[in-house]
This record gives sequence, C-alpha cells and structure tokens, in this order.
Amino acid sequence: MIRVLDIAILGLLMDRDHHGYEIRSQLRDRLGVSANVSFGSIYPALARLERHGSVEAVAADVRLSSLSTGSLSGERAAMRTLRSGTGLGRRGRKVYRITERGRQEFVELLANPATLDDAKGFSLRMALAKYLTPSLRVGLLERRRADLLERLAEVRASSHNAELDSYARSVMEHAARGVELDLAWIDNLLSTERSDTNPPSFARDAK
Amino acid sequence: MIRVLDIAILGLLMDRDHHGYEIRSQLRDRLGVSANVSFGSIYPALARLERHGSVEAVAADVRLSSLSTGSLSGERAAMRTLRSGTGLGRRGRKVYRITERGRQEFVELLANPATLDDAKGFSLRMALAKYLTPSLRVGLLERRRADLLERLAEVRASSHNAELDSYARSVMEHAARGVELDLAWIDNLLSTERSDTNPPSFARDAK
DNA sequence: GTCATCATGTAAGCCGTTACATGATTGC
DNA sequence: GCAATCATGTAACGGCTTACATGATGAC
Repeated sequence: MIRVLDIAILGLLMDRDHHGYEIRSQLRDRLGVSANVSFGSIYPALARLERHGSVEAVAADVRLSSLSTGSLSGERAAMRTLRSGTGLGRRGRKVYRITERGRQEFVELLANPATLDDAKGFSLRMALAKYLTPSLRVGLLERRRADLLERLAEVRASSHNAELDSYARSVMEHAARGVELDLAWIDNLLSTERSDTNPPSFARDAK
Repeated sequence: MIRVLDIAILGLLMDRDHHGYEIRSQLRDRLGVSANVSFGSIYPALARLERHGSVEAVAADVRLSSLSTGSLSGERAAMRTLRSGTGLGRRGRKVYRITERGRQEFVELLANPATLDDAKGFSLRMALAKYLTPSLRVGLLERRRADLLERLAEVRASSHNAELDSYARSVMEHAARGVELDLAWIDNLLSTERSDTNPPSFARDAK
C-alpha cells in the first residue's frame, strides 16, 4: 500500500498544485528521477490518491509552468471556469491539490523506515528532505550510511576474488568507487546537518 | 523474450556448470548484481532455458564449489548416479550445462543493442565482456558513453535550476558526480581496449 | 486545416518478489 | 534427533510499461 510513486507525487504537491502530465517532467527535473515514469503509472496513482482523500482536484490555476520565472503577471483570468462538476479546468487539464490528510501521510511516508532505502528510494527522499525535521533527516542519512558500509564490504570482497577476469574485476572496483562516492556525499550531508543544528532547539528549514 | 536474467545465467554457465541455488550467489559475487535475485525468478528461468534448448540438466559433478581453489582431488567419485531419468545428481541438486545453441544465443544477446543499457544492464554486460570480440566491446562502451553524456547534460541542467532547495540540488549535483565517475571509467576502459588492440589483427582475450 | 504537443485515461502483459510447500544433508 | 542450511519448485500478487483510445490547443 506504500508506493514510492505516491511519495514522489505528494512531495511535488507539497510545493504547489500540479496536473498529471506535468508531474512526469517534474519528477525528472525536481526530484531527479532518472527514467521517465509512464503516464500509465501516474494517472492511476493520482486517481488512487484522490479516492483515498490525500489529494483533490481543483479548478485549474492559470499556467505559469513552462518558461518565465513566475514573477510576470499573476493570474491572467479565471477563464471559462470548470467544464463539468469535477476539477477539469480550461483545456481539460485536471489539477490536483494535496489535502491536509495528504500532508500528514506524506511526512509519515517520507520518514518511514519501512519502505527500505535502495539508491533510488533514498535519493528521492533526500530530494524531499526539506520537509523533514533535522532529527529525521539525520536518521535517514545514518540508515543509508549503514547500508552503504555493508554494501562496500561486499563489493570489496568481491573485487578481491582471484578468479575474476579483468573485466569483471573492473566492474567490481568501479562499483566500490561508486559506493565510496555515495558515502562521501552522505558524510558531507551529515556534517552539514550537524553543524546547522548547533543553534539552540528550534528547527530550521532548508533555504 | 530477451530477459536480462537469461543473459546472466548463460554467462555464468559459459564458465562452468552450475545448479540453481548456486547461481544466486554467483550473480552477486562474480557478476556484481547488487540485490539478491529471488529463487522464484531463477528456477523458472532455468526451466524456460532448458525447454528452449539453451541449457541441459547433467549429472552432478562432485562439488568443488565452496572453498579449496579447485586444484585438490579431481572427481571424487561418480556417486550413486542419477535418481530419475532427468539430471538429478546426489543430494537432489540439479546441475545445468549450457548447450551449443545456448552459447550462440548468449553472445548474440550480450552484444545485442536491443536490450538497452541502463546502469545494471551495462555493468552486467561489462562483467561478461571477456566473451565479446574487441570490436563488440568497443561498440558497447561507446553506446554507453553516449547515453551517459546525455544523462550528464540532463542532470547538470537540473542542478542549475534556481528553484531547487539545497537538498534537491545536492541530490542533482551528486547524481552528476556519479555520472562523471561512470564516464571516467568508460573512457579508461576504452583507452585500454584501444591500446590492447594495437598488435596486428588477431583477437585477444581477457587475462 | 493539419500537425505537433499537450492532456487524460484504460487494458494487457511482463517481470519480479513474497509466500507457500517440500525435502535432503550436515553439524552438534 | 534436531536445527540450520542447502536445494527445488509453484502460485499469488504487485507495480510498472506498452499499447491503445480519445480529444483539445496552438503554431504555421
């Protein structure tokens, strides 16, 4: 019932309203999801989240998406409003907004240790880390760090296997370097996190 | 019909006979497959490959798998032979051997540009690259290189997006470093490949 | 007026995991 | 003799992609 895509969609909607078509590009551009997620996943996910009460369809806000850094003319016109009873705005776009319930679920899902952190799950969460409290962020980072240390030991052991030919060995060594790079990143994030949390006891947000 | 797991299994069997249970650990240790592939995938895959005539079940060779670097006592005894008509050896292990047909399919699959190269697909192929001719290896590397350059441009563009918070940006920048590391690896492999192919015109194998 | 792109949705199917069912071998 | 590990297989289910079906909008 906990789907990674749900977290990603809710995370995007935390920032502002989106319609389905737009979500795909945002997954790539703002959350760093590598492969283009297909619409065959996105639309059913939105429908499910709506049924579940985590998001709701709203009147389409005038588009300011593509270019222009937002600051131009706000709200050019409410436009010939909704087509049917549901939230279909101009041009058939169906714009979704996260509900209060969705917000609560989102933060729980984001911090949840259940959905275990492979590379993709982790970098998705990290891209949304500004919605976590500092201590939850540190927890997330430390869990990831432990996983990576384990993986590093495995892959180093493999690369010392004497029976490997030069290509297989090269793959193993490269995998080790990749994990080391990840670890350096995590360690860097952790130290930043800890020096930022110096000041007394109130939580600070990113940027 | 072209399954990544098939390539991996055939690749392992190119080297020597294996039974299913063993294949799982070999995928990790020799081919660098990160997550443990479940038996629920492996056994059906072997059955499919057998039906297809790419592999065949043979009498179990006496185990020399776990420890001991092979050179001890060869063939300790044929043992109370096969249980039923099929290739069930001692202790119920079902040992598979690649057929001539399987060998042919394997090299085709390994070089095949159809199964497009994501990170995992590529490093699997590279771990098996000793079975490719030098020119096929170079082709594989160059295709991967082109993909990575594209990906690098994307991820760099994303990381310059001014609207990202510091966490999302950090994710993007780290992704870029990862791709750069991959590229450096590929370039290094390519230059090795090219300097190795200096000598006249006959193909050399790895190690 | 037509083509590319934007936009939403449904259905079939692939590929993999989890869970279940079963049993042999080895170490203690 | 009992537990841990080795060993093989099947069935259900889940999530994601592909392909299909449909239509609006904007550019030329």
